[in-house]
Amino acid sequence: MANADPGDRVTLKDVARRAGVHPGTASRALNAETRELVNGETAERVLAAAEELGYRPNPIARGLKTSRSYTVGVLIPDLTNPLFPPIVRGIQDRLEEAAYTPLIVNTDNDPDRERADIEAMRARQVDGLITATARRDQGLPAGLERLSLPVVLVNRRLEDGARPSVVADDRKGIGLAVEHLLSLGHRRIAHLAGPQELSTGHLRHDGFIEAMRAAGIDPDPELVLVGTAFIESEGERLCNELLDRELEVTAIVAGNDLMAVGCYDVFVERGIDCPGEISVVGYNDMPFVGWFSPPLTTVHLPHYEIGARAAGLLLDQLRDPEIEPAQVLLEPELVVRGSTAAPLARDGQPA
Amino acid sequence: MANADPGDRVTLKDVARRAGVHPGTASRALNAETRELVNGETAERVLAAAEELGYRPNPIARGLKTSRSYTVGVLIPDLTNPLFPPIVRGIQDRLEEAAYTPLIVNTDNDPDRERADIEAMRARQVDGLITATARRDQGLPAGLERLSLPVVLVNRRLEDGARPSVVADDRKGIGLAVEHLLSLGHRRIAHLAGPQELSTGHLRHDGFIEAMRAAGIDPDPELVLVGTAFIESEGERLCNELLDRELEVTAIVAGNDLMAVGCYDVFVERGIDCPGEISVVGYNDMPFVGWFSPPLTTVHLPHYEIGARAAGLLLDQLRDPEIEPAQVLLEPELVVRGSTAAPLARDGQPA
DNA sequence: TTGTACGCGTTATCAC
DNA sequence: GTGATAACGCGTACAA
Repeated sequence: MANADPGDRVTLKDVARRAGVHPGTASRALNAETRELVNGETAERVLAAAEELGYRPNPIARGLKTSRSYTVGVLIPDLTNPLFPPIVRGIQDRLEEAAYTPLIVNTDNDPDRERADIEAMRARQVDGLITATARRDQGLPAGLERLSLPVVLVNRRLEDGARPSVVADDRKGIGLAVEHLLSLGHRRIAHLAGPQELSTGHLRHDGFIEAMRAAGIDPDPELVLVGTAFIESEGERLCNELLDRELEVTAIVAGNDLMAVGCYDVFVERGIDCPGEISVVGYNDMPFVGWFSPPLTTVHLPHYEIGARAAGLLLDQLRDPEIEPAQVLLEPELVVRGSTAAPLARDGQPA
Repeated sequence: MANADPGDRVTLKDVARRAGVHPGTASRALNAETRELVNGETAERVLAAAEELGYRPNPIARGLKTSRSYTVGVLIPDLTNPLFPPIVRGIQDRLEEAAYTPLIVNTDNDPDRERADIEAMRARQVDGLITATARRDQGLPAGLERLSLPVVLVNRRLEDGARPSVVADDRKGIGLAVEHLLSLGHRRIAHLAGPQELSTGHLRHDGFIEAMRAAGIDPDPELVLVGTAFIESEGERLCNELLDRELEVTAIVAGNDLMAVGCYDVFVERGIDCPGEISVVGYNDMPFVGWFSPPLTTVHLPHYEIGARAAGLLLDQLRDPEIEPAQVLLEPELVVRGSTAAPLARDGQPA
């Protein structure tokens, strides 16, 4: 009832004293797994005392003893990238159910910083790691390979499947985009790819080539441009480069929504009508792209679920370290809005 | 050079042994404040040993001893609200500089959850709290009033200024919006206000009334509608209600960008041209509102800086608990885009 | 069934 | 200037 003054932390010792038992006994009574070891009546008395005093175990002290912190490191490139908040929220919510606390850091895709962050998390005794960083160059973030720490990968997977991972099916997602454009009648379709060092950039690039081939179209290499980052300015640069080649493209599959926005920039500059003269498909379905002018047709990914599943996999692994590393593949979904339409024929009439 | 196997944590004891000193001495040498107490040469030897072994102090153990966790609780309503990522990023970056770690939780504006979160953070021994939750009903989030824990308020302040706070000047921000519309020639200006229990909703409402009066216009009560949440659907509902009254409004000041988007919805439904027939100003300058149709005129807030300053104030307080609680007021900025224009005269011609 | 004693890694307070 | 020792809060062998 009457809670203790929140100012003074109440410790196990206090509870024990109030219950008239030894701190060791109190510890056993308070811990669910060891509660059977103690007399039911005594246990009740301890629990009551804890309740009355508003006792909360000190995770720091506990962690020191058990070398578990009930803490999970979350590495993301940048929280202000609209991609990540829903993922992180999924992680947070799922972890919270299990009484774990996420420690979130931004790596800005800087390998040194990533390394330092991992060091710091290890120092903080995290029980596991969720990493949404996605460089392809090395197998795992530096310093993680030899580590026995449970790790879940988000947005990428290892070739040997040695670690659990959650990814959206990018190959399929891009396939959806390509098929949509094909069904509208487009044939000269360009791809503005993201950086190939990132697994997402790479996969989408491959997926594009594959989808085109599957439709019996040999993709024109001139129509595939590769950018250095998944950002608006790269989309703009690539789009300009593409249009300068005057290759009669009628549609663009952008590496992500941001790059699609870069295309919008170019269209405005050059007075090109979208989707009248050219169609664009984005990727990710960032918040509010439905409000763009024109509303962006894009591929939706279940970001929240990606995060939640990743957290789930980590919890599984924490529960049973010997568990087989699951590889989760989530389904993308095409969202048709206003940036795609049938191509015009040469004379300016619908083909 | 040759780092230790990351699998085995290297402790202070290891460093001491390698340097041929006692752990206590090693501790003193490693800690900047106590380093003077130890022979320069010895200190160097310890530092070198630490470097060679890749020693990282264990914050858990340190925290147990110092009863500080180097951890800060961050309470926000919802990370997926585009308002918060930049704020959180500012907090993270500033805290990281000082080797503090933020613990971020989403309260969803639920008082019970908020209470539980604060409890959990206290259990985790956070050294301080940054709260971006903004209900006006009580002075501080429940359970915080009597707490001696350092707290910094974001997006709101206490009437007595008893706690440090960082807020943007909402009164001024709304003033900017109103003045902009007035200067375009609008007189019949409506305000779609956010919930008045939130300090931001309240302040903007007051700011609107004030700015209108300052221009010599007594605001028509019929033109001021109050919503129950800062969300799109409320903007839509209020806008419909407003237009149903047929009051010849020519401009709307929305409580935030989301509510402005709700207005866009209504305009599309009713076939109303914005900004031709009606102008709208948002608030916050969320990412990508410049890409909306029409690009949204809105009031920009320095979100990142808000977060960074809040973290800075907390660090100040941590350093010196007796410090005067600073009240930081940050400047908003009007961003004129395409959703505002001069009003039409009754005959459909520019007035 | 319960109490005792020790240790987790670190820092603070003593002596020396 | 440095070493020894205790203590932070908790969990857990071990003894009783």
